[in-house]
Amino acid sequence: MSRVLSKDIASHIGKTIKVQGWLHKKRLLGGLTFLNIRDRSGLVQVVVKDKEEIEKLRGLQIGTVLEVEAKVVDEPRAPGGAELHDAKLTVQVPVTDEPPIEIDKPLDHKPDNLDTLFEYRPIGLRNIQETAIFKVQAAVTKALREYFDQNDLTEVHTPKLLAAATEGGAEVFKMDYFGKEATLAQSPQFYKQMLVGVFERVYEIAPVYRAEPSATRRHMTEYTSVDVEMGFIDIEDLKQFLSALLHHVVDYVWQNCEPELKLWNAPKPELPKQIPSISMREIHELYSKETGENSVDEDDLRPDEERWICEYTKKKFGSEAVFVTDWPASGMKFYHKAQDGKPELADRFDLLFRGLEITTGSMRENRHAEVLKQLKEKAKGDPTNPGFKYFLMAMQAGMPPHGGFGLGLERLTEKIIGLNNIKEATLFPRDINRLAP
RNA sequence: GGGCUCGUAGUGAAGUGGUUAUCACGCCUCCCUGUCACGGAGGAGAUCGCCGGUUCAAAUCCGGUCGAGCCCGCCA
Repeated sequence: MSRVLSKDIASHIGKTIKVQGWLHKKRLLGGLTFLNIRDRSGLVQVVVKDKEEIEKLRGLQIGTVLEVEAKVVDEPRAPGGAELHDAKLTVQVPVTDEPPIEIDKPLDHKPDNLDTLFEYRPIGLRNIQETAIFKVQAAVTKALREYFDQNDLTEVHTPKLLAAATEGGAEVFKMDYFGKEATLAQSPQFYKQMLVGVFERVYEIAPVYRAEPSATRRHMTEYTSVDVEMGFIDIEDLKQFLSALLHHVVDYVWQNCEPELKLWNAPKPELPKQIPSISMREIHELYSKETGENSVDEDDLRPDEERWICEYTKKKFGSEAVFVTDWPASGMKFYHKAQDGKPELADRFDLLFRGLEITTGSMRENRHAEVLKQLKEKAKGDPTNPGFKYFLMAMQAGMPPHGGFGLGLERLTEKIIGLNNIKEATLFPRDINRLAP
C-alpha cells in the first residue's frame, strides 16, 4: 500500500489508505480519540475507537513517528472535510520525552522569550506556526529566482573564503587558513561585479558574514544576502527592477502561502506600481519638522526615521516601501559612482520596507582609472593586494556601466509576515552570543 | 562599545520583607462518543540564575557575578 499525504486524503474517500507522519496532538474523549498526524503536507485527523489501538500510544509523546492504515471517510465535521476511521496504528519510532516547548499552540515571540525559542529550535520549528515562517521564506526565494530567470539573470556561486582585503565598511571575521590569514565574505560585491563582464546580469542567494558587534533586532553575524548585479543599466532601471521584483514576490507569496500568512494575520503590503523615491535631505527635513528633532545635517537615516518615513509614505502615497535617494558622497564606498554632474552625491539608494532597510543599491564606478583612483584615495587600498587585484583586472578588461543591489532575505521575510526581530525569520540564527544550534 | 531593563516548576506568567511560593499550558492517573487551544476530578514537578551582604526573617532590599532582551552607536 503506497503512502498518501494528508493533503490528498479527500480524493481517496471510501478507500483504505496508509499515512505516515508524526503524532502532533491527541485528544482522548473516552470512547473515541482524535489524533492529529503531521506530515510534510499538513495535518490529518484520525478517529480511533478501538481501545487496543489507543493503548499503543500510552506513554508516548508528541513527535512519535507513526504509520496509520485506515479508511477515509467523508466527514464535514473534520478539518478538511475528511478523516480516517478504523485505524491500525504502527509505532515506527516511539518518543517518550515530552517536548520542552509546545508544538501544537502558537509559541511566545516576546523579546524576553526569544532565547528559549532558539534554544529549543530543532523541536520548536515543528510548530505549525513556526514552520509557516520558513515556508513563506522558501516561497520568497522561489519568487526571486523566478523573477531573475524571467529577466535573464544567471545564478552564480562565489567564494565565501577570501584573502584579507575586502570592500571596507563592515567588520570581517578573520581566520587561520593553513598559516595565512583568510576572511569570511561580508558580501559577494567584487565577484558579482567581475561576473558582469562575463554574464552581464547575475544574481546570488548565499550567506554573508558580518563581524559587527551589533546587538539589535535587525542584525545577525550571518545572514542570507540576495545579490544582483547588471550591466548596461542606470539607477532608474535598477529602481524599476526592484519595484517589479518586490511586487512579484508579494504577489507570488500571497497567491501560494495563504494558510501560512493567515496564521500570522499578515496583511498584504500596500505598494503602488512604482515605489516612490524621496531624497535623504527631504526625509531629514520632513522628520525634523514633524518630530522637533534635528537630523538635517546627518548623512544617514536614524532607525526611528526609517520607521517614520514608511508611515509617512503609506499615508501620503499608499506605499509601505520607499526609495531613499541622493546619499552624500562622503559615505561612498570606493567602488560606488557619484552622480553625473553632482559629485557631492552618490548614485545610490536604499529601499525601506515597513520601517526597515531591506536593500542598498548603487551604480558602480566602471572606469578603471577612476575606480583605481578611488581605491587609493578613498579606501587607502593597495591595488596589488589579492583582495583588490582581480577585481581591478576585471575593471580594466572592459566593464560597461553597471550597478546592483543587496537585499536581506530574512529582513524581507520578517516584514512580509510582520515579525519584530530578524532572528524570528531565521531557522538557526547567529548573533554576537549565539553560535548554536 | 555606551545606556536601560529582565532572570520564579519543562513552557509562559503572578508574587515589593513574614504564605505550605500562586496560576495557566504541558506531563501522570481516572472519567468522558465529535474534539479541533475539548471538558471534568485528582497528582507529580521550583535548592525563586549564582555568590556574598543587610535583617529576628530575603524570591522580595543592597553589592558583585553570570545569562538574556531592548535602544543607541557601528552596520545591511
